[in-house]
Amino acid sequence: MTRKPLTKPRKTASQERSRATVDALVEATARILVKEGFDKASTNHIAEVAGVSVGSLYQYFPTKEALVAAVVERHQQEITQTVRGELADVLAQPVEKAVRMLVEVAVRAHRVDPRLHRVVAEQLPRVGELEKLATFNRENFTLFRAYLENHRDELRVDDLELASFVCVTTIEALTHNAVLHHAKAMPDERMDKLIDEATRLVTRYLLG
Amino acid sequence: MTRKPLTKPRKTASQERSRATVDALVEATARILVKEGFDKASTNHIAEVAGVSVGSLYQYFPTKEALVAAVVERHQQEITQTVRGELADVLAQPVEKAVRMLVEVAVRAHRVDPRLHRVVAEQLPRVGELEKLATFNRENFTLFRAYLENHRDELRVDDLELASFVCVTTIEALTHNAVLHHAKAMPDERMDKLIDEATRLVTRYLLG
DNA sequence: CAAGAATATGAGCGATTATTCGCTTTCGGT
DNA sequence: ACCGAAAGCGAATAATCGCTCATATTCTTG
Repeated sequence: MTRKPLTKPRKTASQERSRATVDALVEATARILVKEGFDKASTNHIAEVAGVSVGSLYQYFPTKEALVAAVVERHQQEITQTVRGELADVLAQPVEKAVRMLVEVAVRAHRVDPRLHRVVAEQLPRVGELEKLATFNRENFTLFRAYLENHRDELRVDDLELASFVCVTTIEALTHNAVLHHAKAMPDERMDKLIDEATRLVTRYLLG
Repeated sequence: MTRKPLTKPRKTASQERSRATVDALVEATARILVKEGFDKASTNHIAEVAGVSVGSLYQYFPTKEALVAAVVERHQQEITQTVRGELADVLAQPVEKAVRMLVEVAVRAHRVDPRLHRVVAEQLPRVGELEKLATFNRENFTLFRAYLENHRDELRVDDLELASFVCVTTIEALTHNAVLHHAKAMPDERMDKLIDEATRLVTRYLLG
C-alpha cells in the first residue's frame, strides 16, 4: 500500500543494484558536463548515457538540479581528500613557507579534475544548491585570516581583512587561470616557476 | 517581388523607426539579463519587454545568440570609451605610477555597468559567441607585456611572459572581485585602499 | 517457492523554446 | 495622391525539456 507517487522524494538506495544505478547516473552526468557541456545535459540524455531509464533517475534524484549538485559534491569531496590535512600544517609555518604551501595546495586542488572544475566554474547556473562552493571559498578566506592574525607582528599590513581578500583572491585567480586556461602552455617545469612567482608576489606583499 | 524569406539575414536598419526598434531590443535584452538572468531571456519575452513583436526581432537579429552578442559588444564599447586614451599614457610612466593607473582603469572599467558585467562574466560563458572577451583580455596582456619590455632594466623579473600573466591576472581578479562580489562592503574609501594595496602588491613584485 | 518490497522501464504529458511566414501598416519619393 | 519598399505583426510550428506514472522485472526473506 505505497500510496504516494513514487517519484516525489529521493530514495536512498538500499540494494547493491540501485547503488550502481546512482553511481552510473552521477558518473554519466559528470562525463556529459565535461564532454558536451551543461546545455546537453538533459535528464533523458543523462539516463541514456548511464544505461538507465529516466524513471530510475527520478527515483533517486528529485530534480535535475539535485543530480548536478551531487556531481559538484562528489568533485569537492575528491578535492578535500586530495588536500586533506595539508591546510592544518600551515598555521605553524613562517610566512613564506605558509604562502608557498597554500599556492601548492591550490594548484593540486585545481588539478584534481581540471575539465570538470572548469565546467563547474564557468557553465553551471548559479542556483541555490551549489552554494557549497561559496561556503568552501569562505572557509579558505577565514582560515587565511586566522593565519594572518596569528602572525600579525611579522606583517607589514595593518588591515588584515583587506589583506586576506587580496591574498586569497590572488592565489585563487593565478592557479585557476594557470591550470584551466593555460594548461597547454604550462608544462610542469613552467608551473613550478609560476608557483615560485605567486609565492614571491604574495610574500613580498605581506612582509615588505 | 522580394523573393527571399525575410527572416533569414540580419537586415541593416535604414529608417529612423527601425533603428529605434533595434535599440529597444538591445536595451530590453540587457535589462532582462541584469534583472531576470539569462534563463529568462527568451526571444518572445525580450520582444514583449521591448514593445515589439518577435517577427521584428528576427528582422534584425538572425538568432538569439546574435542579439546577446550585440549586448556584449555594446557594453564593451562603453567600457572602451570610458577608458579611452588612458592606456596610451601608461607607456611613458614609471613602474609604480603605471601600475596604479592600470589598477584604477580596471576599477573604472568594472564600474561602467557592474550588474551587466557580472551577467556577462558569470552567465554567458555557457554560450559560444563571447570570444571577443578573450580577445579583449589578450589585448590587455599584450599591452602590458610591451610595457614590461620597455622597462626591462628597471625590473627584478626575468621571464616577462610569466610576469605579465601574473600581473594581468592579479589586477583583473582583484578589481573584478572587489567591484562585483564585495560591492556592499566596499564604500569608496575602502575601494581607494584596495587600489593602494593592489598597486603595492604588483609594484613590489615587479621592482623588488 | 511464494509474495511483497525494491528497482527498473519508457511512452507520453504539459510547458517552453527559437524560429517562420503570410499578412498588414507605415514610410519616402514622385 | 499613389506605389513600391521598409518595417512590423503574431499565430503557428516543430523541437526539446523536465518530469510522471502505470506497469514490468528483480530481489529478499521466510
